Amino acid sequence: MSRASDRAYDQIRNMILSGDLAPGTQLREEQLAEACGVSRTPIREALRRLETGSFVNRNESQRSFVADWSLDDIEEAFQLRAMLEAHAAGRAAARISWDQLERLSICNRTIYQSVSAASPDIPLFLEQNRLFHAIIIDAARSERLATMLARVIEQPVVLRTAQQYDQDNLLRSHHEHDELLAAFARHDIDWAEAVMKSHIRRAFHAYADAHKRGSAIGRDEAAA
Amino acid sequence: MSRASDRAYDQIRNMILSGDLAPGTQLREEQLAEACGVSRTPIREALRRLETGSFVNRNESQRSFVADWSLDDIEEAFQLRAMLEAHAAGRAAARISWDQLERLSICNRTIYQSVSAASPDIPLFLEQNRLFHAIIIDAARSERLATMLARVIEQPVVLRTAQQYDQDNLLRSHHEHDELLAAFARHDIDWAEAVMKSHIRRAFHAYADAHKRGSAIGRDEAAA
DNA sequence: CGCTGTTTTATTGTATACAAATGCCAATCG
DNA sequence: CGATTGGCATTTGTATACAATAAAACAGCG
Repeated sequence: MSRASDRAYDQIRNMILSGDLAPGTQLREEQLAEACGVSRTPIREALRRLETGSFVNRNESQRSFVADWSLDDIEEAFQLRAMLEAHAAGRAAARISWDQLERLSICNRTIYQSVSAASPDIPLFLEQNRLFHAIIIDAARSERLATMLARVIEQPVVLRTAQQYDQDNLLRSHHEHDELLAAFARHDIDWAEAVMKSHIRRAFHAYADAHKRGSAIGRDEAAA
Repeated sequence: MSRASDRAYDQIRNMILSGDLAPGTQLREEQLAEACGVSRTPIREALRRLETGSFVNRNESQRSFVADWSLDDIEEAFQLRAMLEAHAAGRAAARISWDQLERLSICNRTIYQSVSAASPDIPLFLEQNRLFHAIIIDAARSERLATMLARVIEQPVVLRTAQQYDQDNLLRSHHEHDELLAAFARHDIDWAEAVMKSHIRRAFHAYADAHKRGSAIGRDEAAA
């Protein structure tokens, strides 16, 4: 994973996520090549990948731009994610192993530790939360579903989401995960699906609320 | 759309669909370049696109192979498609315009003509069926959903599906489309979702049955 | 024999030069 | 004054040479 195109992908993605490249900005291959210290060839590849991940859009004449996300777009993405990830949770409930259950449990205990302190450890929460969902997707045993979900989850807005959570929301996440664990332990497909759907849905509203607060004071959350 | 990489994409895709390139075959860039009469550069781009469309897989060391689809994979793809397309149908039911309804109606009348004759016009059916679903996805007004569905629908197996239908199944398609029209006309979201889900599900079984028949006589459907 | 480390070969990755296309701006005409 | 077109500048697309890496072949050793 030290190929130039991979590094270019990460760099450009980070520039987009950090706001260095604002939504709507045109991305010129040569300019990016210079910025990343590589030739245009790997840049082109990175751009195509960023495109399939919805970080970048291309117009009809092949020019690339940093994707711009309306609140509607964001809700749509969350809706898709809720649907797909609920489906994954259902499959996982039917297939999950004892070992995977154990790992989920440990993971969620760590999550509790990361968010119950006076000053929550957000990076740790993000990492463990990611791991928690990754274990479920793995347990769902569906290659195709996994790649689709990867695309929805990697999307710019979703990535930043947890940054928006207040402590109340972080604790709720922990609790919902616990409920998921219970559903998995009983191999209750419907229950797992329902909990996951509501879990993602709440995450959306947490995001939307924070987004509105951010807009109200006239700055985007990316600037925080 | 006469760029070399687009032509290469189509050519390779056709070779895969026609069976010229059997599942599991390794795809070497240089060899494909020669076959398509272009350089490796556009071939590489075509390969990446084929990869996101699940026509091609890449192993850990970046070698490309024609994707191989087990019956489980196929069911999985249909399941995803059923979920996503039912969602699209629901959105369409809430948003569809009178004009779009009219177009769907005309489209389905053409479908009836194509399949009710003694010898069904399969190419016409395929084209109009595609159009029918495209109008619905358009009416759902969700860019992201559209691109996801495009990937699921374009997949090798799904593409060949209708070839498997016997006349009974083709007529059922027409009838189910009619029911969808009724649901749309009443803007009944749940009804539209349910009909669409069952429509896709039946298509899967039509495919699976034909597949089993095909296997029973020892040849894959691609050879037909 | 089978293993392991090394050399050879095949294949993919990157840089660069050039070709094609697109957009932009200004000059021209109605 | 506005629309249109011609040509220049910018940007993307393709070919090709070379570099890096992974697979395959092989030799030497236990």
